[in-house]
Amino acid sequence: MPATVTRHEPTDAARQISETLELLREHVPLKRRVVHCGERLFRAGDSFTTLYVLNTGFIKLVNSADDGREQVVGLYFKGDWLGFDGIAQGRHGCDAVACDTGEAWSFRYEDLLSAFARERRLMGLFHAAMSREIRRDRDSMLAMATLPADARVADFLRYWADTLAERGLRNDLITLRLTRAEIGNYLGMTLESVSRALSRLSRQALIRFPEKGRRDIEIPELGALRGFVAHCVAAEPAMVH
Amino acid sequence: MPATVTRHEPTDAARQISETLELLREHVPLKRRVVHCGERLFRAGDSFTTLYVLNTGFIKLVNSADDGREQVVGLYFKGDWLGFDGIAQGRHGCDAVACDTGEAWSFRYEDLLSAFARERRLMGLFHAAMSREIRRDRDSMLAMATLPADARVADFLRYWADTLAERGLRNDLITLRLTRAEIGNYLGMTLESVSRALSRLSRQALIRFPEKGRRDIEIPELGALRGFVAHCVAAEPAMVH
DNA sequence: CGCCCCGTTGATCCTGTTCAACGGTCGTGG
DNA sequence: CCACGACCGTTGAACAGGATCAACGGGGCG
Repeated sequence: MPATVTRHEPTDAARQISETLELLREHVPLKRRVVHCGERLFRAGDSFTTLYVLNTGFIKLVNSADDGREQVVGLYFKGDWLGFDGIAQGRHGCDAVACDTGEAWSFRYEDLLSAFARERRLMGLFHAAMSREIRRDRDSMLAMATLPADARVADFLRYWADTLAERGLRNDLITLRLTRAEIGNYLGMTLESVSRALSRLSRQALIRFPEKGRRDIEIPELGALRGFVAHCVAAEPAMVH
Repeated sequence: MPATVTRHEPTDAARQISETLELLREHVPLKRRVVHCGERLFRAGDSFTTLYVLNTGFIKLVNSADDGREQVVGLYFKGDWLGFDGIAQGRHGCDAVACDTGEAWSFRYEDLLSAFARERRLMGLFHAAMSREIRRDRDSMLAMATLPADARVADFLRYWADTLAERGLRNDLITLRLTRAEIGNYLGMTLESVSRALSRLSRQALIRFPEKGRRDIEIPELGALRGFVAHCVAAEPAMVH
């Protein structure tokens, strides 16, 4: 039995995604928009009229408080919806910043609602997507609240690999499109801690850096990463040379 | 002019809630269920068929990982929906534990979908509720990632007070139905830290303990709490060269 | 080249954890 | 009735994990 397989049947989410894209193309007027690295698809405060589905590229969601604190609260890949958090208040709650050139499809919320009346299956998929988002956020919280720094980084890589696998992509080589600072911000720690954690993980051969730039990360054995997280929880010590 | 008014027009969410309850009663078959303190409305892993709206009482949502870590990821009051995170996978993702005797209304998800077809307004409100949930989770993440312990506790009280205000209840006296351990778990810190933080806040007269048990918390001036959080944040930047 | 940004690593410091002790309240049973 | 134990909350002292401060190397680009 291969060990690098996700425990949440990976085909499931993938099928939901492709079915969603298909139904959307068929039933809802669509606009395409190309975003380049650093550009934002929408910003916090923008009035909410449309939702987006990412077709290609990679986007981070940044939440910010009135007092200037800000945090990366989500990372989005092909097939992910963006903009859910604007529905309630009629304006977007976060900035959606492209980390890469990519293409997003936009759908007017009104059009979506009309489509749901005609195509109930699409409505179900829409709800499922929001539901998955909620689930993910809660797993993030759990990680932030309960894992020590190293395990948090390991779990982050595990999550990223699982996400790739869900989409049928190779998940043994991750190309981070985030700086250490961004990762740290996402995980609730400093960039130095991220750097040290990655160094320690690589020292333990749980990951490898094929490139000098250390932006790409190889995961020889995903199960080992998972094990590391569990191990950190079970008993603190060990670890270290 | 009362000064303890929330900055997010409190009437808005309140109106959404009462309108939702009304439409639900009219259009969707409902079952009532009474839960007592400590009982759970549903548990992680239960197959998902129904969603709940809390009519009275107070419920905490507990997320747990395979390895035993668990965290309170949400707190729910009258009018709040419960169970969204089960839609995607067909099973609930968290335990919903009553902290108090209360009554929840349950609606079969299938029935809701049918009602949406007839009553689009209800569908919109449903989406808004999910959207608000996402928003909430993100604000929690932001707080956990960016605030020091004392500010986190202060912000937690601020949030609770705002929630009460949104529902038209008095918000200058909070009756916590959670132990220090539960609060700490929710905020990602230990019970001792929570206790110390509360003691310090009371020493600064930002809160008061009217009762010996220290379970009730009086907030003389909500704005001051908000200010404290902002102040904790502002304490560091500036610094240039 | 000079500058900026990115990543790493070391040294030091501090916040929050851990460990421990103590008081109060409640419910149960001798 | 009171003794007992199970919780809950508070506080102190010691400790440690991660933050902060600082220095350095490398790459891309005006």
